[in-house]
Amino acid sequence: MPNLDAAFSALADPTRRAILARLALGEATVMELVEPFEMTQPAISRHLKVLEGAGLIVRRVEGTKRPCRLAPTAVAEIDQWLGMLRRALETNYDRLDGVLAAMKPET
Amino acid sequence: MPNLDAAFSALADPTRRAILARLALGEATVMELVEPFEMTQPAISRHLKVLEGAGLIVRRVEGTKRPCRLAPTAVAEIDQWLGMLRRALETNYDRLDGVLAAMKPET
DNA sequence: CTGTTATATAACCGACTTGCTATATAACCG
DNA sequence: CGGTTATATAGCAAGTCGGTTATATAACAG
Repeated sequence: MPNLDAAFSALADPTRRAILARLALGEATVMELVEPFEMTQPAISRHLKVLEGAGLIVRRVEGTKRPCRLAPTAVAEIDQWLGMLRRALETNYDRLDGVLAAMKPET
Repeated sequence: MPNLDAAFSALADPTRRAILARLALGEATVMELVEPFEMTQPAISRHLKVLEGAGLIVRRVEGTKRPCRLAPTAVAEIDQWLGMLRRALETNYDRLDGVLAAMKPET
């Protein structure tokens, strides 16, 4: 049971999604991530902490810098959970006609 | 540009994910959804409002009842966005050896 | 019409979020 | 050593969230 709360709630913020989109292009340091956003460095640092806590990014130490890159674990967890919804939607769609037909006469 | 904020933040709550999991088994009324959770009916009603606003469920009117079922739209939007991360993770994984090799000699 | 059932809404409260500024830490440059 | 650069942390204010209780609405049962 992984931390879906943390993962989904990390993704709920547009700034954090933008950071991830930026990291999808490749590793970046904190200051590189601060630059494109109109936001202070502490704010970005905290967003990164949230993303790291959710398992969406990892950081290494490189002198003074802390380059970040995407981590695969959280995305896999989310995919797995969403799979449940996807399957349900597919089968419900298949059954939809039958379900509706069975319902109307009963009301 | 759909409402990814609403969708992800709706999924960030464990009660709401549990509701969706229940709806994956099939349509349910509000009271049917209240029952398994140790929570008052107004609380569930608000969760449903959030899920509906995020496009994760739809409701019909059936007399006094408002049966809910899963909606496909938000899941599709999320999938699409996550696809970007998935692709990035795949390609980054492919490049990982090269990236690391190129990095070490430079530090 | 009356009472009950299903659901929604309002008002409130404590906890958390997200931005800010100011400051700490720690590595690097000369 | 001292100054600059990269990042983290602390403390604060405004806003949001997620629960509660109390109440409204609206259909249904008799």
